[in-house]
Amino acid sequence: MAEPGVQSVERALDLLEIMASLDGDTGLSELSEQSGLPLPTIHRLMMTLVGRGYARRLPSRRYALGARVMGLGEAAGRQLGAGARRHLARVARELGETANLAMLDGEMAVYVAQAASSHSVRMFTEVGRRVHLHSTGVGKALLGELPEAAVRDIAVRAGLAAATDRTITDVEALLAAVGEIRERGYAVDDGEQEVGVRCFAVVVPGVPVPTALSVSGPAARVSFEFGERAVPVLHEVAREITAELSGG
Amino acid sequence: MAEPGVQSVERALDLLEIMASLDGDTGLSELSEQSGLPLPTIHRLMMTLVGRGYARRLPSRRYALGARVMGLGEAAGRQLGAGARRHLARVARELGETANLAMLDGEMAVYVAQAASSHSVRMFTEVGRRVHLHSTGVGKALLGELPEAAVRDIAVRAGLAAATDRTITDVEALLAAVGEIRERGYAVDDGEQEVGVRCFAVVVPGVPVPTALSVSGPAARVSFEFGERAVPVLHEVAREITAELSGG
DNA sequence: TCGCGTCTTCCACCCTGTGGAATGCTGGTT
DNA sequence: AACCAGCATTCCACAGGGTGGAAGACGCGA
Repeated sequence: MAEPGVQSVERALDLLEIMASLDGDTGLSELSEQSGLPLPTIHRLMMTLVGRGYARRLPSRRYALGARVMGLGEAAGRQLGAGARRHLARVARELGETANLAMLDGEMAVYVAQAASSHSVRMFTEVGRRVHLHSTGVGKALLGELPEAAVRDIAVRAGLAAATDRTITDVEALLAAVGEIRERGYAVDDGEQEVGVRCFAVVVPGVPVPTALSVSGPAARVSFEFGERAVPVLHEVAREITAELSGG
Repeated sequence: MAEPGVQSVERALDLLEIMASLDGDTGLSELSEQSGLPLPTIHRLMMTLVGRGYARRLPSRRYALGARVMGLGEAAGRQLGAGARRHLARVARELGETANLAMLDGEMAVYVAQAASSHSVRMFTEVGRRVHLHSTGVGKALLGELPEAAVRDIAVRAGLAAATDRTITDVEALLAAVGEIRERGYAVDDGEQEVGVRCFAVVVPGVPVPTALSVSGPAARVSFEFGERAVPVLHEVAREITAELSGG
């Protein structure tokens, strides 16, 4: 490891992430406790973030993430999605169901692009949304990219909350499932995140940040026979996306 | 003024903003030129950002915003919605109808917060739901914030699907309506998204991401006389929300 | 009014970030 | 293949910027 890393920048990012994870307003001393930094240091860093619009100072003298973070987030989404969009559109067109691209973000997955199916009655996911790794197709595919120890670690840190009654909630079962996914080359989410929604997902190989591609839709249409047709398409498009993200 | 500001943090934020504004991949020396910083310094800062997932390093050795920025952005969106809630509650209380806050998200609008009316028989929208811009009050208000070319572009890309038989489905008609909205300072959705539902919407001024505030309800209660009472309230609360999102 | 917890300011130390110069790449050209 | 730009990366000595303990101000509840 031995990352060099500019100390004060890392600390500022820590603070932003703490604010994001607490997901509400945060007191100065609460930040201190979470980050292990002394109060004056945090105060100074927060002044900087507030001055730039990355944090807001509420009338209660507590802090929350600022509007500018959203602007950045949106720009990031455009950049990540821009190159991938036409590939997703191809998946959606060829298979007739919604295509998603997600990236590993800490211990969750974040959707970076989506192409809606032709008969999209409703959006199942939204770009920018973060979902758990153990209960989604893209999440499980991403876990297949990580060493077993990392999977265990994430399971402990993030927990294995049951989104539906089919969600995997046991660490050993999760590891077994992930092993199978790795061998087989694709992941299935069979109503584990949302009742009645099935999803097939594959990894986008050879990109610096673990990334996964999926198709999902109502189980009635997204059958296992559908999966047999979908998986090769996903693999092919995943390779194309690899080329796209690498080319610039 | 004379903000102190932690130098290296400010510089790192500069780099993120430059990457966002160039909206594509960026070379190291391009960053140098834009920021006025020497190359080694940028290199070090970028290593830190990449290490943390806030920037990606493409194989071409160029840089783009990373996935983690999106995650933060989404958290910020939730928090901003939370801050706005009490203002929405005030609108709902004073006007007795459901209040919504929506933000521009690509070529659609996404609801980030809602306060239900007292006699809410039913939820008309859900937080997180994405709706078309041409057929909703908030959507048309948001379009008023964009240059005409962008409106045209969205109309082409997203299409002008008819949600009801009152929906605007013609580009020129949409542009005319948007122009009127811009002049008048508020938008009306008169059963264009859902039959029997009327909605008045205004823009929340001076926030980084285009944002709109609305009240909506059954046309029987949400009459045009109601609108005359509602619009000033919306404008006032919109200004309060601006303050809330900006500084507190 | 008082007291306590939280936030803010101060300042001297010194660690951390800085950036000029030198070296190592890469991919385009003859 | 060999060469040569034009970038990117590493190095390192200097010192300016960041740090955090301590002290002071503030706000809130009693």
